[in-house]
Amino acid sequence: MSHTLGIRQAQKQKTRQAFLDAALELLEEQSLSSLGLREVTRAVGVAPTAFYRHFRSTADLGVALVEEALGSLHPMIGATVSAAGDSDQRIAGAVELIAHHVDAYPAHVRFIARERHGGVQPVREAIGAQLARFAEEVRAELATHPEAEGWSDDDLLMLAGLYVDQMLMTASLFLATLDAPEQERARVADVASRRMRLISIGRRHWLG
Amino acid sequence: MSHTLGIRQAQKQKTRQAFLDAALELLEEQSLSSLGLREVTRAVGVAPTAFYRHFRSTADLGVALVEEALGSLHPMIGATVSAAGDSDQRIAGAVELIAHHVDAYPAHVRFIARERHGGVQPVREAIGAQLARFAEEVRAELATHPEAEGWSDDDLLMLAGLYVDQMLMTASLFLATLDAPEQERARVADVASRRMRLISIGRRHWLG
DNA sequence: CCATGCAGTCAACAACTGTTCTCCGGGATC
DNA sequence: GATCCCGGAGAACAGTTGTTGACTGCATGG
Repeated sequence: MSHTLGIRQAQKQKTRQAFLDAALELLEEQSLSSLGLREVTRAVGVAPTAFYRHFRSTADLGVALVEEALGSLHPMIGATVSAAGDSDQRIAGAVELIAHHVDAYPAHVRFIARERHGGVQPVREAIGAQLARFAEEVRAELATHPEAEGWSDDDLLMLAGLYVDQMLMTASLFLATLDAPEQERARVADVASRRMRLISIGRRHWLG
Repeated sequence: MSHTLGIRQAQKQKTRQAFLDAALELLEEQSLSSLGLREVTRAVGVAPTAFYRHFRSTADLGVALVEEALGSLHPMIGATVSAAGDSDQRIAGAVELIAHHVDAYPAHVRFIARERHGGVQPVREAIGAQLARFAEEVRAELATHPEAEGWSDDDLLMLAGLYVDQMLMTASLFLATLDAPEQERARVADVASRRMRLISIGRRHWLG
């Protein structure tokens, strides 16, 4: 159904993507509220005024980045929750999935972790809304599992939120070990696994 | 023992504190990496060059703010962990303590939540180091409780870190409800309490 | 094939930034 | 009481910032 884009629109999306990529790279060592419009256009190799053809402001750019970054995070969360095997195997698989995602999209993870509590209100709200949607999806997924019998929807949502937050926390810790010895990464993976295990145990004994 | 400060040093500390206060207020709607030197001096009502008499750079100011903000958080964490009563009472008390602290020092909480993953490396590292110290203290406190029997030091530290992160998470959520209806705050307190309860249950069944 | 639309350019604007150097006044020290 | 020390003021520097308006070339739709 997707109509083949004309040369024109294709080029526009291309430079728009260039803006997003350049911004994510610049945001490696600063936060969105200090990201300058000219700074981005310079990195893209385009006139400052071209920015306005794609975004109203840097905050607008930020909201677009939220979709980009959380778009890549979304399938990861789904895969993490619906992993197979017994409890410990599932946890190990989930932690490995997170580590792999951080390797593949470090800038995405960094952006979300940084701007979730960052200084730009619209971006904060966009991230919060999307994460709430993720938690809702996780809740729905958990509800299909047999262990969820007897759980209220509210408690399931609480658990889902705990999982989502824990994933982000873990991802952020992995991020800090990107250029650190392998031993450090193993340590992070170990602690994250034990945290997840404790939550799993709490989940198992929640009722009664 | 403390020698009475001379007029000179007293005045210096006074304006230094004015810098910290002004910075915290400005950081309400932006992040440290976008905080300008002149911006701060303007808020204090002092010449731009006076800044250098107290700090080398804005990153240096940030590190000083870490001590200020975490200094106020420290006793709160201690009180939270060593609260009295049965499990549910302790949890309710802890959540209330957190809510009260957010009311009393919103700017401190905001600063820590924002800059913990923020764009200024030295500040990030300072926060991480202090939080690690907090977790260590919590571990030591937990070790004195009878429920900790049979726990390895490593597992206790894992639990302590989980508590610390959960406190910050909860505090950050309370922060977002500062100018929201009371109902919203109650909702946050409820979810936070249930999270803590799940963790407590996991803790109780961790062994065996 | 021609007219319209639109991504991107260019020049210019006032306002702002961090940093240096020089200077001043008054508390501190002997 | 003379001297030194030092927190702060002032002026000036070269760069940077966001935003404007009028322009150009080219893909598009009639």
